[in-house]
Amino acid sequence: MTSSTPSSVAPNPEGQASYNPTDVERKWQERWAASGLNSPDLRRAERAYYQLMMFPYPSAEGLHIGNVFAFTGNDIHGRFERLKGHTVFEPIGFDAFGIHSENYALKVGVHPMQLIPRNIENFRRQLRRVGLMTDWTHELSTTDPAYYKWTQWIFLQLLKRGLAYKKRAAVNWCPECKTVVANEQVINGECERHPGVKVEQRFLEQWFFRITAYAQRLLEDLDWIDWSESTKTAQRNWIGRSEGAEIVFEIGERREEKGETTSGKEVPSGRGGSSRLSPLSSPLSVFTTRPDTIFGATYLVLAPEHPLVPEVTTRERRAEVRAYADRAGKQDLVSRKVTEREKTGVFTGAYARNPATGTDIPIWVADYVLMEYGTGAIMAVPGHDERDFAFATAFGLPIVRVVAGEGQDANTPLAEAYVGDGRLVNSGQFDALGVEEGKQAIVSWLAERGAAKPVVNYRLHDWCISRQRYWGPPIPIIYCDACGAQPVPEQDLPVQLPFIEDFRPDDTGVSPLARHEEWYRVPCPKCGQMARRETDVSDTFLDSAWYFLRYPSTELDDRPFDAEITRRWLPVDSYIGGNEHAVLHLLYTRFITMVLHDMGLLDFEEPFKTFRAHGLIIHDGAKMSKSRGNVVNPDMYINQWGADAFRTYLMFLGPFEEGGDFRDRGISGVKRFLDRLWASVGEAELPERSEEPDPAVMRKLHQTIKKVGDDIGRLSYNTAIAAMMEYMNVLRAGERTARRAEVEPLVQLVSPFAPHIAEELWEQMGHEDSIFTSRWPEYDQGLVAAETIELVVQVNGKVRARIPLPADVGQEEAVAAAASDPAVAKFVTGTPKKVIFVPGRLVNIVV
RNA sequence: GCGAGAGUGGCGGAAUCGGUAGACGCGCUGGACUUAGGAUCCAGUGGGGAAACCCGUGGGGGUUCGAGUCCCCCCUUUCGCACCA
Repeated sequence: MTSSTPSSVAPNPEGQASYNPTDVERKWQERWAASGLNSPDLRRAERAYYQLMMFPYPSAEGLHIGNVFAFTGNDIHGRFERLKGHTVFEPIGFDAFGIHSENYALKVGVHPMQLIPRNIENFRRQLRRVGLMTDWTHELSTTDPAYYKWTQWIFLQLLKRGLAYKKRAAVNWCPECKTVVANEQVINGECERHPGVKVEQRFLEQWFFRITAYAQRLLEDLDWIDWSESTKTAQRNWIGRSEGAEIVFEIGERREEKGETTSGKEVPSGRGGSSRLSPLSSPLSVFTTRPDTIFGATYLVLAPEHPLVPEVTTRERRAEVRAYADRAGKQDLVSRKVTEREKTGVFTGAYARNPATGTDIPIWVADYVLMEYGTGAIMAVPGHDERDFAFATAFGLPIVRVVAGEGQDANTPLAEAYVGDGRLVNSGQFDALGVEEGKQAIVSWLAERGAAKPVVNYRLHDWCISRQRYWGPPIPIIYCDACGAQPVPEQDLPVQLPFIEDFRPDDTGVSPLARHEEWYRVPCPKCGQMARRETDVSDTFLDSAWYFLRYPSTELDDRPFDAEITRRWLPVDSYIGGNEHAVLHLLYTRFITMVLHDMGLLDFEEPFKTFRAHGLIIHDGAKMSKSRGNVVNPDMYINQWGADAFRTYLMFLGPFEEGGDFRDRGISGVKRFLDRLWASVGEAELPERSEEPDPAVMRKLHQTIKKVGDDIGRLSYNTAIAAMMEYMNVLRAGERTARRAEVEPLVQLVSPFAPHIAEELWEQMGHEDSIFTSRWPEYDQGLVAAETIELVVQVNGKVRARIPLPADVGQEEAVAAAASDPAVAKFVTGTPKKVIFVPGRLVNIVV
C-alpha cells in the first residue's frame, strides 16, 4: 500500500510559502489508482449518481484546453456529489471512429488502426494528469469490436422494428476527394478541401433511420426534461413543427384560353368557369401553413425533382422543363439553398384549378421549392410570402392582396409581400375574418369537398446513417440475389472491420471495402448462396448515440448492457457537454433511447435527467486556432503551475456555462491562493497555534460553506472560487494566522477544484482516509445570517449614509437612526413624503 | 433573413427576488522586508473634484420611492439555422 512508502513530498512545517505541485500530484494520482478509490462497485452501490461528460474524439493533437475545461467542470460536480454522500460513477471513453480520424490518417499516411491507439494512449496520459475522478476500469472506445458489435446490434433492432430502411438519396460529391462530403464541407458550391472544385450532386442508395416517426415525442419531452434552455430551443427549431394543411389541386391542360390569368395584374374573378381543364395527371397536393391566403394563390410551383413534373409538363414545354430540372439536379445541395439567389424557374404549360376561386392558375417548376419538405409542391401566394413575391415579380405573375393589416384595405397596393396579421379581403365569404379564424374556416370549407385536410409537418428529416467510407462499423447487412437484403444473424456479430492497406476512397462512390472481395463475399445467411456484404459503414453519431448505456456494463460480452445495473445507474444524473452537439448527437441519443425503451429494454425514454452546456474558451481575447498560433497546450501549463492551479484557474476565468478568456497571467492569482492555503494549514498545525477559533471568522466560514455549495450546485464555479478567496482574505487578514477549525473545512471546500493539494493537506492534518471519503461540511444556519448589517440610507433614491445596525432592526428604529445621521439630515428638510423600509437592507426617504 | 445569447473599470469578470454597481482575480501605484526580486507581506486603485459633492453598467425613451436588472425603439457583437412554404 502506498501509505507505507516514504513520501517524496516535503513536509509542511512553518507554513512554507509555496509547495511543489509536481510531487504532490504524482503521489496522489498513484494512490488513487492503487486504491481503486474512483471505481465504485456498480452492482452494490447505494445512492448511485452517474456523472457523465461527452466523450472526446482522440485527435492527434492531443487534449485540447476546451476538453480540460469541460472535463474539469464535470469532475468538480462529480466530486461534490460524492462529498454529499453519493456513490459517483464518472467514466471516460473515446469516440474514435469517423471521418475526422480517417481524414487525418489519410493526410499523414498512417493507418487509423495504428494511429488511433497511439492517440488514445496520449489522451489517457494527459487526462490522468488533470486529476479527474475517472473510473478507468470502465473505459471504452467506439472502435473496439466489443463495442461496435452492439452498435451493429442496435442497427438490427431498428431494422426489425421497421425503423431502418434503404432509399436513394442525393449526396454531395467532390470529384477531387472522390467521395461524399457533408453539407458543412461545401463552401460556395466548392469543396472545403479543394477550392475551385465544384461539388456535384449524386444519387446513392443509403440506409436511413426513421427518426421522423418520433418527431412529436422528441418535441413533447422537451417540455419537462431539465436541460439548458438554449439546447432545448435549438432542438425545437431543428424538429421544426409547423401546423397547416394539405390542399388538393386538379391539374390539366387548358383547352380554351378565355379569362386569361397569366398576364397582366387582373384579379382572378373567383368564377373562372369559362375554361376547361383536360386532366394530365392525378391531382396534386401542396402543403401550406397559410390556407387562409388561398384566394391569393395565383400559381403553383413544383420542385424540379417532383415525380409529377414529367406528367404535368405539356409537350411543347417538355424540352425546356427537362433542361431546367437537369441543371437544378446537378447543383450541389448547399448553394441550391442560398436565400439571396435570384429566383429561377420555368412554366410547365399546365394549369391547376384553385379550389377556392375556381380559377385556373399556371404551374411552374422552380428550385426554390424543395422536394424534401412538405409535398415538394406549393401554392404560391405572392401577396403574402416574400419568396413567392420575388418569383412573381421576376416572371410577371399576378399578385393579389388577401390580407389587410392595420390601415390597409383590399385595394392597398403591395410593394412587398405583407406577412403580418390582419383581416381577410378579396376572399369571398371569408372576408373580414382574422388570419387565424380564416385558416380554420377555409380548411373546413375545403375539407367538406375533400380538397383539404389539416396536416402537421416537421423540418426534421430521417437520419441518413450510411457512409461510403472505411473508418466505421460495417453495416450488418448481406445482399443475396435470391433473398434480397438480409440482416447478419445476431450471433455472427460483430462484422469486423478488416485491416486494409488501401483505405483511401476512390471515385466509384462506394466504400473502399467494396474493393475487397475476400471480405464482402459471404454466403447468404438464409439460403447459403454466395452473397455480398453491405460495404458502407455507419455514421459516427450512431456510435455515440448509446455509449452512456455501455459504460456501466463494459465487462459484459453477451449483451449491450445489463438490465439490473442499468436500473440502478440510469438515466444519467448529470450530463455535461458542448452546445455544438445541441441538435445532432443529443437528438439522436434521445431517439435511440426511445426506441430501446419501446422495445422494453429500458424503463426510461429520456437518457439524461439534466444536461448543461458548457461554454467555450478563447485565448487572449481570440478564438484558438493553429494559424493564429494561440492554441493552449495543457501539458505546458500543468508542468509550470500544476494541475490543481490549472484546473482552478480554468474554472475561475469565467462562468462555466459561458466560457471565458484564458490569459496566461491570470493563473498566478489562483496559484497564490493555493500557496496561501498550503501555508495556512502549515501554520495551523503548529502546536502553539491550536487556539480557539475566532467567532467572526467562523461566521464567515459558515457563510462560505453555504455559498460554495450553492454555487457548485448550479455550476457557478467562478463565484465559488471567489468566495473561497474572500474567506482566505479574512482568514489571513493583516498578520493573522489561521486556526485549525477555521482552515480544515476550507480544505474540503477546495477539494473538488484542487483535489491533489486537498488530499495532501488533509493527510497533513492527520486524516488517514481520502478526503473524498469525508462528508461535505454542514453550515450552521444561525451563523450564516449576518448579525449586524450596514443599513443603506437613501434620500430620493440616492445613497447618503451607511449605518451599522443589528440585522433584525425594525423600521422605526432604523428610520430614527437614519434621520439622526448628519449626512442624511442635510438632505431631509421638513417632513418626508414617504419612507420605504426594506428590512435588513435599506431605508429610502422621499422628500 | 430567422432563432438564441452578450454588451459593466486598463483587463477577466461579480451583483441569485427591482434595493450599497464594480465582489474575486489580473494589472497598476505606493510602502515593508531584502545583496537581489518576475518571491512574500501591507495599503490604495471606476471617472471628475481640494472638498462638499457630481457623473457613471452600448445609445435613446419609459415604468418605479428606487433600474445593470422590467417595458419600447435603436446600435454593436458572438453562436446556431439558413428558400422549410
